[in-house]
Amino acid sequence: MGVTIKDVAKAANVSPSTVSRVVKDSPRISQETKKRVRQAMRELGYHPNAMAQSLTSKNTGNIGIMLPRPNDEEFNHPFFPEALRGISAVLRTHDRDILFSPAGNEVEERRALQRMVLSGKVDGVVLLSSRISDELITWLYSINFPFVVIGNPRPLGLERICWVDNDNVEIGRMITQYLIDKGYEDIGIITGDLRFVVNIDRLEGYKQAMEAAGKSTNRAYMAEADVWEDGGYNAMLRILRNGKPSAIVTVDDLFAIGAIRACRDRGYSIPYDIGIIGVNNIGVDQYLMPPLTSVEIYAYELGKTAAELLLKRIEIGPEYSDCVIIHGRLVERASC
Amino acid sequence: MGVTIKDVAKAANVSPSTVSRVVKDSPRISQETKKRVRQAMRELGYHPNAMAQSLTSKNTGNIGIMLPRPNDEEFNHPFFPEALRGISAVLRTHDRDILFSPAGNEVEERRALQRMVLSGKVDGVVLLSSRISDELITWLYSINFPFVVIGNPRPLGLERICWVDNDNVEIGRMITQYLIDKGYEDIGIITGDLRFVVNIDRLEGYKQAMEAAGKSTNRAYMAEADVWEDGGYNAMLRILRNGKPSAIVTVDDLFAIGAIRACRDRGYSIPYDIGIIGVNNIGVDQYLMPPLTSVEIYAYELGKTAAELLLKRIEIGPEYSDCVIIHGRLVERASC
DNA sequence: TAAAGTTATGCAACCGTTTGTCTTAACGAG
DNA sequence: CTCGTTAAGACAAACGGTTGCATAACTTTA
Repeated sequence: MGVTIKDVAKAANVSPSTVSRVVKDSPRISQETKKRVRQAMRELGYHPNAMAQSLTSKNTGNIGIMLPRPNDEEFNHPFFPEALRGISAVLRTHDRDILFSPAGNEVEERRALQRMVLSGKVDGVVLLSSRISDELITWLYSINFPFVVIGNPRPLGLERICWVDNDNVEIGRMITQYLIDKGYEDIGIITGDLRFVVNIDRLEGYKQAMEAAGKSTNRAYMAEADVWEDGGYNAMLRILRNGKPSAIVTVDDLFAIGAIRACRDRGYSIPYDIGIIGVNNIGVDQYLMPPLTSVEIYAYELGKTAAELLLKRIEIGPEYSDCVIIHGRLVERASC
Repeated sequence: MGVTIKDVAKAANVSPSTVSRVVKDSPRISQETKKRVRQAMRELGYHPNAMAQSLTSKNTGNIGIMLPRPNDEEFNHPFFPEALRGISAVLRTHDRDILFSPAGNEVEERRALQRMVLSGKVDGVVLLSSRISDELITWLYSINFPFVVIGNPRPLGLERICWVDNDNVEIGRMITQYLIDKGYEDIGIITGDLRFVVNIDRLEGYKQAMEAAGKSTNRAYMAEADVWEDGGYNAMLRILRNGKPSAIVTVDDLFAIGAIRACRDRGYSIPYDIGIIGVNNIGVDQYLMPPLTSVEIYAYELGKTAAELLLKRIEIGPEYSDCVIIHGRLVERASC
């Protein structure tokens, strides 16, 4: 398929190295020559071979993205595309592409990341959502490879990691407090998989708010949900078998949506019998009945910031690291 | 960062070519030697450099994905991740990665695709959703590059294109007919951007069904919506300014969700005053009030099939082409 | 027992760029 | 007029693999 740098060189009557330097607009080449070479490039339809470039220059222009969960689950959550959108927005202005290695489970995922990194297909990696004591993080850290985490890498004792996250403890506290302020008495919670820091944190915030209000948390009203709507539905059902809380904090709108349906199936009306609050402020929230009160977490910003940190880390080197916290904003609607 | 093929060769006391052949498990190498070389690879932690491999072997292991719209819009539609999931599922079993070039508008998009392809970063491309007379398609076709379209490349007179799509005319007909059978009289339609074949087709199906039922289509009850919920909301409002249809076909659930809210804001109740039907059967449909009647379009299958076609096209060559139609299935719920 | 195959491996050229170093011509200064 | 600079390019050695061909050691076969 190809017109190469040599063809251009021949056509412009210069050496390949000159063409290469023209491509990178090196000051060592005179304006005249540049003009001539560019002309030749245009006429021949020359496009540098990215692989050859990467081979010598040692960078690929690719950023890897990992979704540390069985991908299938994450894909279907609106958070993912929204964060990706933020990442894209930044990468776009830096002419970088996104590389994404499909994996079906944790071990494939680990292998995929290793292949990506060790075979030199990417210059850096963004990890979406961190597990507790995430081994991917420790590995990348140990080989000193540029990466950034969307999510909090706690409790890893690793300084100098780049990450960006919401203050999820604060968010948990905020929504619980909101319910308390509204006068709800028995407040339960539906969390997600507690191996993920985000869920741990939001649960922690819930506990803190409850404690601060002098309320005891009731294990009967706490449930860990499986993925998304159905998970929320089932979790709510389990709670309702134990009694009737007056309100439920859910760590995710998708859980909330399922929970609302469970309540309704059991004959409870929202928000009158049971109040429900979610987190993430996904697109459909305002179209639900009742519209779901939630927390805007700025997934787009999260992605955007992550990309920015990563680019900086790549450019500056291992001595650079930074983390940023993005605060959530309560979006009041009618579900509690 | 690296241990190279030469290091392994030295350690195993063979030539680099032998190591290369061991990596590809060539039958020309004896079992003993293979064992020895593999041992050395393991001890040194060898990983072949993907860029160098691509440079000589002429293939990258990457499949490019293009979202032919301003990305931001497409990203936020549940169709995208679902199709991507199908694509991933196939690619995963073939050790291929997904490359994805962020673009903000049509010209960036075109440039991004060209760069991907001409610089040799991908072995093939999947185009999500086709425009009418899509120039990306004609270009890829003209340079004989492997690609597959999710969507119908009509009316391009190009034989030998690989594509996969729903039968969107049939879907349009089906949902309209369903409304007619339910006894609805004045049926309107909300379509999306009519530069996209999918919208053209669904509209066409609507018209066919109306005509077959001896109903005349009423332009006052037809509107072209901007993106998603808000688009559907505004389109519905426009229609309601012209009168009150008894039911509305929408070409997308997200439009339907917006339309429902618009009806409600104007004091109409669904499905009693106005019936609404959507297409895509997105996750939240069943959680809406009322649950939305829709059409399952099997986005996952669409993605999966597309990936399979593309892989075949890459393997077999330009003489291969195929297309597959995936039929939708009506999912009855309570919105009409 | 010599010619003809096999089998297992090495050699070296090549893939398309990049980049440090060398060359050459022109120029200004002393 | 000579010499040191500088500017603009050419040369060639990488980068890390792949692969067609040559080779050497062993079989077979007649």
